[in-house]
Amino acid sequence: MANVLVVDDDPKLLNMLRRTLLYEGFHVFAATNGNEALSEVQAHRPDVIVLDWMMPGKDGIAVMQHLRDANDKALVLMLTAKDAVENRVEGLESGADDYLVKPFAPAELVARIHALLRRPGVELKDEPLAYADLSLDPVTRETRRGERTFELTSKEFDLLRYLMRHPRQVLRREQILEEVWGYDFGGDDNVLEVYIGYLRKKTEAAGEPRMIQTMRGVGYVVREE
Amino acid sequence: MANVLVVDDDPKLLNMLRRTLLYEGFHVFAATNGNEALSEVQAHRPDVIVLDWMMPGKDGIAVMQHLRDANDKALVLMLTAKDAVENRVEGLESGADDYLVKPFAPAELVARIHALLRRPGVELKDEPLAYADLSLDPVTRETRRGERTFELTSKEFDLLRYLMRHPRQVLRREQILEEVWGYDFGGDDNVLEVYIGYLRKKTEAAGEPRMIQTMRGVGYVVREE
DNA sequence: GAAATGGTTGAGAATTCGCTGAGCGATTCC
DNA sequence: GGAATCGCTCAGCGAATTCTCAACCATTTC
Repeated sequence: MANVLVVDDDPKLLNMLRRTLLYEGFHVFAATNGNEALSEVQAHRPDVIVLDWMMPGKDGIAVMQHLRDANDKALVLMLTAKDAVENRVEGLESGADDYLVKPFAPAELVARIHALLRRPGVELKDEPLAYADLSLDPVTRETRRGERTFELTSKEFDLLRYLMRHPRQVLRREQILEEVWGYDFGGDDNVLEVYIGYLRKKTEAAGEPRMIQTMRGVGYVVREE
Repeated sequence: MANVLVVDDDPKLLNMLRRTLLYEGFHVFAATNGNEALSEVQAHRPDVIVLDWMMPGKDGIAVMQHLRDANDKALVLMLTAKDAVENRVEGLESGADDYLVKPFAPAELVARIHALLRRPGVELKDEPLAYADLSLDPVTRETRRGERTFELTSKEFDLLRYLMRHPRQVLRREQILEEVWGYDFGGDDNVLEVYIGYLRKKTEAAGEPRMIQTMRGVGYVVREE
């Protein structure tokens, strides 16, 4: 299911939207301001961004322009308090894909998101991933190191896919746990380490150099050394 | 494999596209202008039409409108030289299913075509399906493994047909249930497993190697191992 | 250089997942 | 009407997977 990022400075509304979308089966992330939004985009690569127009600091337009400059393909659904035509025009010109005027019914939002995802050309992100001689195809679930293919279990696959979606980017432990395991509690749990171990064993089975590097005290990265 | 018609007035580009798509295993037809395109459509009933926007005489839009008037269900992928927003909008409104801006990488075109074909509701014409020594003819309902033919019940047939329409592609359990049984609830139901069992029994009755592989925690694939 | 912190590893327990055989009701065929 | 076929449910087994735990390294801090 699609990843959706919701951005609004009103925590109440934000929480309501989050729950609605979660209930609909989306993978939901949230942010309360523009900068937070951009870092969430970095971290989770959402397919759809529900973006409030008016926010203190970096507003919706600014966030969107930033995204378009970075050539991010996420679909943007703008939320605006007033129905002013000039806003609408300005918004669409700056690259929003759809519009919703507050107040709106949650069901309306859900319908609009589904409509966006149904648009031609919209593909949930499952393109083959590759970095150096490591590659992974989400469609066939084939994983290979150079010429050698290897098998992964489902958790291992999810983890490697997440890592490879962000090559050369250091991912924090909590970030990975949140994304792959869906939780985040600070418990003394070492599942992640164990699974990194599994992946290394399989990706280096023929004596290849290490691709999953440890960033002590922080997390892990996929990177050639 | 799908029939693809490529239409472009530049013979060089046309030839390049033809080869790329042939190499990908598509059945390819070509036309250099609008009228030729329409007669190719008549002759070969393509599943996908790659259509240049700008052509002397009958241009892409005209061809497409003609098709839509004739209620042709072919998927149309428009090629356009400029990224102009108004073009994009006009094109989508007149019924194109996807867009590609020139210049593009051949791999991009291939990916887009695959994406179109993967859309829900898109069904290739009833061509015989084959993968390795497994084959299935939707018209005669004949199924065979090498020289040996075998019988399937109607549900079994539907399931195998669906699997074989997406060879090497891992299909998730829910996807299969949705497509073949028409439902999707998360109930603890094991019809699918049972039917996979039936299919395996029949496709491997003479001791042939397994063709329907289990992807634990995900679903199934038709693939040689 | 000892202690503390953080990461790696192996063993195995707990859990989940998929496969199979038995069987039940509905429909079709004889 | 009885037999065969079909689509399906269910329970139990076995195996793959996920996770926990504890011992063991490695690096940093004091």
